[in-house]
Amino acid sequence: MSETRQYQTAEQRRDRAVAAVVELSATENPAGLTTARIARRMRLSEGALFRHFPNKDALWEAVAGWVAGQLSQRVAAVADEAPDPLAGLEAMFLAHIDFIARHPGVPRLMLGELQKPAGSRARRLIERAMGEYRERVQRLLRAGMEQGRVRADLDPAAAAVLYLGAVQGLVVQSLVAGDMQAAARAAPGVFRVFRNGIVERAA
Amino acid sequence: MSETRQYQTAEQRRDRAVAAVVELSATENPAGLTTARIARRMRLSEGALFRHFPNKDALWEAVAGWVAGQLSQRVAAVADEAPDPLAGLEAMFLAHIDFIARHPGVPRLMLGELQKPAGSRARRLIERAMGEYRERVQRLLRAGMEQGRVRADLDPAAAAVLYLGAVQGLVVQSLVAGDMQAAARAAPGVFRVFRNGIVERAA
DNA sequence: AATGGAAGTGAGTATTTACTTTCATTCGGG
DNA sequence: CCCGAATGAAAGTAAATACTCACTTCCATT
Repeated sequence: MSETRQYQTAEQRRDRAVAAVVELSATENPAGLTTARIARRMRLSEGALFRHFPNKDALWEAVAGWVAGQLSQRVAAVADEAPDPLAGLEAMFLAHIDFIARHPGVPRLMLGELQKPAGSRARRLIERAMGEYRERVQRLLRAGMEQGRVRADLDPAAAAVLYLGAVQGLVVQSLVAGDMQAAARAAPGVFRVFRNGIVERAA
Repeated sequence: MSETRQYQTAEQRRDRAVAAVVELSATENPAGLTTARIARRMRLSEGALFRHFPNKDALWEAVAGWVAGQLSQRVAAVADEAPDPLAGLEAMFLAHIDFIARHPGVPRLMLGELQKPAGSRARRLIERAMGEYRERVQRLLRAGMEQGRVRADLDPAAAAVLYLGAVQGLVVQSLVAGDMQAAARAAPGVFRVFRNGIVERAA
């Protein structure tokens, strides 16, 4: 009879819990988030939260999975439709920064995960996502070299580290400034300097 | 009579406490360090630790001060004796990575501080150190532009972000790999790509 | 040798926090 | 419409942790 259910399904609740964590992380230290705080944000009791996640680690794992999934999905989408490797790198870069600017809690969450002991499932998800990301950057760099648009003497591994560093540099600087929008504004300029470091100088 | 005192002075204890935190942070999440754990590492009772620091925050402040001091000191030393701006940038870069490779807990501590609320004294120390660091990089970049060795169309602010990002990229990649020595090995190659992005191409 | 202050100990304590338990309410299929 | 399962609230628990306190040990100075 009722148009809208009063109870939400378990999956909806899990999604909302992840969203709550991401939102709270925008203004608070994720490491300090308590289950009570997260539940309150969802307008749910603490006990009900534990009905949808067996324990707190499982919640963190869900959060890490969401972050990793969103990032690779968005990044893959723009990279695939770019006309050439350099344009692909730039599109990925801007998409990444745009995603973070929209969800300022994400970098804090990722940096927080990397502090945890190496074996944790949440951490492994983040590690894998970063690895795939770096692979993708290196593939584009090599493709650019084959097309003669990227310097032939480039070390793709080193350049990929610098590329990820460009993202992280923007993020950390904005974290310090407390303004993630600043990252989005500064991103094109930073990418331009990076690009200068890898392009084949016009003959 | 006694060659060595049995009790240490307050200052010695404070220094050793900071060292203990830095050492422990190399293998454990700094956010999870307890006062009991830190005291045990120093072979001291928890009560005695609190005789030298009024509270835990004061200990973190001392740690942040040590990190900030070490970094600016080492970096300033090598930058000042470099023959030209580009050499100075490279020397700073390598000195920074070398310091971190020697104290693998340092990046975790710094990233952890940046998660804390904006007002904390420890965090302000880190913020100031990073600000001075970026200023120094920008000064060198501008000096290089005046000498014609750095591209005239460079945006020094964007390049400084990329420079810091290069450091952070190396650090985060090594944090993921769990091997800070890797950062030291990869550093020269990464700096080379950065350098390509800023040098004036030979006429 | 006596003394007083600095350094140290070890056993608390109040609070926080992840997780549990108990019971009430709501949902959907037969 | 009824019953079992799913969802929820509220109160509780055991463990962890920052910090305190009463008391002891060391040692430089007089």
